[in-house]
This record gives sequence, structure tokens and C-alpha cells, in this order.
Amino acid sequence: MASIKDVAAEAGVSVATVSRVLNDHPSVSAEARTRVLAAVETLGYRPNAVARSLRTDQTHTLGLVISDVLNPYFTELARSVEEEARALGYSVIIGNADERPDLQDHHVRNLLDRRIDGLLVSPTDGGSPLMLDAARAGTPMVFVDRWIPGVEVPVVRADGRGAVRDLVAHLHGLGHRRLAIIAGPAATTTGRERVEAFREALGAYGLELPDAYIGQGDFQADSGRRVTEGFLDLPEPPEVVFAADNLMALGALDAVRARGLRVPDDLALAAFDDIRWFVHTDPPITAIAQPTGELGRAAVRALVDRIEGRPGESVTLPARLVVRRSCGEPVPASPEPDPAQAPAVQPPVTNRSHS
Amino acid sequence: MASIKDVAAEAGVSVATVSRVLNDHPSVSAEARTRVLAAVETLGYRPNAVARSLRTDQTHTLGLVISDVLNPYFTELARSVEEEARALGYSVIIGNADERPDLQDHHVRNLLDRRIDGLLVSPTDGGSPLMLDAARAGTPMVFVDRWIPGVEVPVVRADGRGAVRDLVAHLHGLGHRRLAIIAGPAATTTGRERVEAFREALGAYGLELPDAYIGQGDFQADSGRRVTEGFLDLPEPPEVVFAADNLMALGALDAVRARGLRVPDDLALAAFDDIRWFVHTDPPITAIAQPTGELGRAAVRALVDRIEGRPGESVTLPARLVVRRSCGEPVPASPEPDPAQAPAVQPPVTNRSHS
DNA sequence: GATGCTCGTGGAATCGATTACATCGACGTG
DNA sequence: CACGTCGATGTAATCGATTCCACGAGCATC
Repeated sequence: MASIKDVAAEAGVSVATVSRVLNDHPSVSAEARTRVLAAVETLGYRPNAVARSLRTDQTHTLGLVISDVLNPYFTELARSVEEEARALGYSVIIGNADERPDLQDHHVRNLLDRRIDGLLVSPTDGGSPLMLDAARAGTPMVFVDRWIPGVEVPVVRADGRGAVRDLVAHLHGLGHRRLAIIAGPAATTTGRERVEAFREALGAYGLELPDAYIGQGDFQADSGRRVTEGFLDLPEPPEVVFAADNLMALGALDAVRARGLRVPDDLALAAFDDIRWFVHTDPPITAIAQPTGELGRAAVRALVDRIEGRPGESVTLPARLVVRRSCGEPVPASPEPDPAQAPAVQPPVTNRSHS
Repeated sequence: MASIKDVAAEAGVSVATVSRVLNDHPSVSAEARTRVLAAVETLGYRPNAVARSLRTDQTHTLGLVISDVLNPYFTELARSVEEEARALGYSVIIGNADERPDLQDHHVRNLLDRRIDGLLVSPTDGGSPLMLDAARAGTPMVFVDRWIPGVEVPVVRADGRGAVRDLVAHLHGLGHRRLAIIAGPAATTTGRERVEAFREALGAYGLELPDAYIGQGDFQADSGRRVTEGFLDLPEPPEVVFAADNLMALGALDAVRARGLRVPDDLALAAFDDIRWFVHTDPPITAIAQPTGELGRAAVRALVDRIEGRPGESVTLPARLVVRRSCGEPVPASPEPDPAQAPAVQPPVTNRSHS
């Protein structure tokens, strides 16, 4: 591979001049510029980013550590992150933690070793020493979706409280009174918060959230299945299960089917995180939709702000309820709503009258 | 951030000795080793991968350019690639092309500039000059899933011919005679091959594949919707639509629903690429499953073989048919198959007798 | 015409590692 | 005792860029 020296030799100038041309430094003669560019062309020269990074101490790269690539919520997040980063002149290296703290640490270490300019994390746990050290050491960092309390790092996330209240109102309106939740890991903020929001919303209707109706999941499908089976085995099973993420909802759906039962007739189902597939499941699943793309973009902007010396603010955006049929039919309505009009998410229809 | 010099100073040795300890070179005294390790510990030293790469001309990094991160097939592929790479001591940088040749080139260029050790690509098109140059220049490269004909690069992929034959047998057995396909872009191998395999399989039953029954899609959901609408507008619409990937199948499902029609009664549906969500759609979708994880692992092994100077072989693995209910009920059968037993993919049932 | 400025350029230091080569002491052997 | 070998270590070159500094030419100012 041709180096800057080869270009310099070919163009008959020094490496300094080549470098100036490449970084369009003002004081280069037009003649030298054309000669260098010609040499670059004939040699097919491309600057070595590794060498450049060593010298400038900048990689123009962001690290993104997500909790689970197989979760469509995080892939969508990753996509919007990469898009915005590209627009701002950065590349992104994604690390997938598979909800495993050890893997998360592996990726954080790897990214720090590569001297990425900044780190975007959706933490799988309450904060490993490594992560805390990195934050304290001043690595530009931003938490997205989940965060670690007590750490001085901006957080970009969705607030689901309002949407959870809407959900509970919807469920209550359909006559449901025994509501259960499949929680995420207590080590994650989203794992805890969603339970709290749910409990609070129930309280507004004078409803309790008994311990038996709080199932401990880990954001993976299997745990949703397991917890739902537990619920169904209770002497008085819940009428509704609210899964704290989309994969556990999928597991719950499996569990219900495996017993030959039906959603929503035998057990209603709702999920946190809306994904496009929820329109096509049997039945379509009522979910709380986060503004995922906007979250990813805001997180990148906050991180790049920090990297480039600006403050970098926390952002909280509202989530919203998307009602479908998995909790019961609010209306008989027209023969079939038209999914082609709004394939990804349907508008909330909480105000439709019940038959 | 502490550098190797700081460690050397702290330990009272030269940088050479520190480097030797870190790369466990044999000739270092036990005493020096412990002193260095202690210094590393107290300083929290981590080697700078950028500097190391510059010197050794190795990044221990693979580039993976996939066609679309939002497609679950590719996320699963990416996950298995990262897993195997990690096991072999490599990291992976993923570039998402969103089925756009220009974005694909952007990522390839970026990865080459970073001097990745090898490149794994699922090409979005027939081969840009950049990609061809890279292959010719001797960059270790492996194609996965899709490939570019005429380029000297190992290919790791699934052969769907057998499964497509099984699918056509299944459809024919159900009485379907007018079969249509939503093809992928003609610039991709998979876009062409799947049509050819389908046509061939139809031929075995004396069936034609008229041009009107070949819809041109682009592997994205929208195109599946559009093409399916076109099929439904034909004076003699097909009885079955076979989508060449999972996203176009989703679009097709949308289109059918939007007309108030039903799958499989009004139009049967099958897809190439099986994904876990197909178990949960309404109805569950009959699909051709690729051994995705195995493909990813084999691709990494082939690439690392090339990087480390071994030959690096092409691999072709068989795909297989997974029958569900979207083409009609092959058997009245027991009330409901148990999805909990095999949540991701159900076993092939091509050998069931037709009723 | 001397002075000072700007502009274009090249030489050389530098970033943080790896590694070839030189050095030096200890030890075994003839 | 002289010599060769080997193990442990340090010095310095090197990878490919960026950038500080010096230098010379051209030009304006006084």
C-alpha cells in the first residue's frame, strides 16, 4: 500500500506538502497541489487512518455498546446512531453485550484500547468498575436508554410514565383488574423504572401490584416464557401481562400458545418497546413506542458535543401508547384497519367506543 | 493516558523490557516481569492499540459490510460473525449498507482506511470499482450470503435450490398452480438465483413462471407491498406469492391485509429467510431457513484462514423448508402445534403426506 | 536600500508501540 | 585461563502520518 512518502516522491515534493494538500492547509501553491493530487490519483493513495490517529490522538470514531443486537429496538437505535454519526463525520463501532456484563466489559475495554473518541452505552448492569473508571477518567460518554445512577454522564432516554398511565387506563377501561408485569433485571434502570411506573399507574385506579404479579425477567424471550408460565400456574392468574420489553412479550406469547390458550381472550398482553413486527403478530400487540430514531440521534449529538468541548446535555423524550388488539377489542370497528397506511405503528385509538 | 514510557519509568526498566513482558517474550527475568506488572497495575496502563497496529501492520479487526441491519437475517449473521471472530481473537467493525451501493462503498473505503485485516461482504450490487480493486489488490476478503461473480474470493452461502423444490412440491400438493415470486434486485446473486431456482422447480411440475408473475423488489418491505398490489390487480392474480426475503414477505402481508383479504385463503405466502417472528405472525409463515449462525462462523473461519496465510475455502450449506400455515393447511392435524417446543424454527415437514 | 511580512516549502520531531542489534555478565568447556 | 554461548537488557530505528520551525523568495513600507 502506497504511503505518503511514495506520494511525495511521485509528486517531487516533501511529505509535509503532501500532508498539507490532503488536509487542505491554505499555504500550498496551486502547482504543488495539482502535482500532489495527480500523484495520489496514479498511486491510488489513501491516507492510513491508523497513523493519522496516532499522531492526532483522534480516531473520529464512536463506540456504541448495546445490550442485545437481536433486539429490534437496539438495532433500530444502532442504525440511527450510525446515521447521525456519519453525518457529523464520525464512524461507529458497535459492541453487542448480549445482556452479559462480562461481554459488556470486554467491549468497553476493547473500544477504549482503540482510543475511540467517545462512548455511547446502554448499560447491562449497575456499572462495572471499568465503566465507572472510564467515566471518572473523563472519557466522553453518554448513556442511552438505560443509565447508571450517580455517574456524571448525560443520559438520553425516553420517559414511559405517561404512556404507562395511558396503558393502564386502557386496560382498566377494558375491565381488566388483575394486572401483572414481567420486569427487566433490577440492575438496569429500565428494569426498575417500568415496574415503578406501572405500580404508580395502578395506584391511581386503586389497584395493587402484588409480588406474585411481578415476574423477574432478563429482557430475553426465554425469561418471558418462563415468567408467564408461572403466572398461568397461579391459583388466581392475572388477566393481563405487561412485558417490559419486546422479546419477553414474544416469550409470553409463546407460553400462552403452548397451553392452547388465546390472546387476548385468556390472557391479555402488552409490551414496552414497539417494533414493526407487532403489527403482524397474532394478535397485533399493544405496545409503548419509544422515539427510537430520535433517541439515537440525540445521543450522538450529545456525545459529539462533549467530544468537541461543548457541554452535552441530557435529553428525555416521551414514549407513547400504541393500542392494537392484544388486550381486547376496544371496538368491533370497520372490517380491518388498514396496516398499509401506517405499517410501523398505528395511531392510538384509545378513544374508540367499545361494542 | 499512561504510555509504555511511563510504565518503563515507574518500573525502572526500558520500554523494550515492558514491551517484552506485555507480549510475553521468553527472555525477561522474573524480577523485571513482576516490577513491570506492578507498574502496569498502579498506572492502570493499557497498550495503545493504534500505536501497536501502526507498528505491526495488523489491527486484529475484521470489517463486515452487511446489506441491511434492520433485516433480522443480517443481524443474526452479524452476531454469529462477531462471536466467532472474538473466539479467534479478532474484533469486528460492522458497516450497514441499507441496500445502497454508495453507502456500501463508503463503508468499504472507511474500513480499508482503517487497515482492517480482512473484509467480509454481502454485496448490495454487482461490484463497484472500489470493491473489485480491493479484491484484486489482495485484501483478504470473503463474500457471505451474496457474492460477485468472476471475482477470486471465497464465498460462504446457503444453497436454496433443494428447499425451493421442496417448497414448490408443498405448494403443488396443496393444489396451487398459479405461483408468483417477488424477486430481489437483479444486481445481487441472491436476487437472481432465487428466481431461477423457483422457475426450475416449477418446470418440474410442468408449470410456467410468466413475466407477469415475476415482481421486481429490492429486498425492502415497501417493494414487497408494491409488487403484491400489482399481483392482486392482475386479471388473473396468482394463488401464491413467494417473497425472496423476509422483509418483502412482510410487505406482501401488509398489502393483502390492506385489501381486506386473508392469508392463505385469498393469497398464500411463503418467504426466503426464516426468522423467529414468522412463528408469531398471523398466520405463521412458511419459509426457507438458512443456517445463518453456521454461515457466519464459516465465513469468519475462511477469512481468518486467508489472513493468516492458509487457503480459505468457499462453503455452501443447504437451506431447508419450514412449513407453517401461510400456504394453506397441509393437515387438519392436532388442534395446534406447540410453538414453545421449537420457538425459533419448526422442523421441516416436507415428508408429510398430503391429505 | 534596509527592514519586516507573508507565502511556500522542506527538515525533523513526534505520537506509542515493536524489534533488530549491541552490550554485558555469568557460566560451561577444552 | 581463554573462549564461546546464552540470557537479560538497553539503544535506537521504524511504522505513516501531522506539525513546529527554519529558510528563502517576493513584495510592500518607510
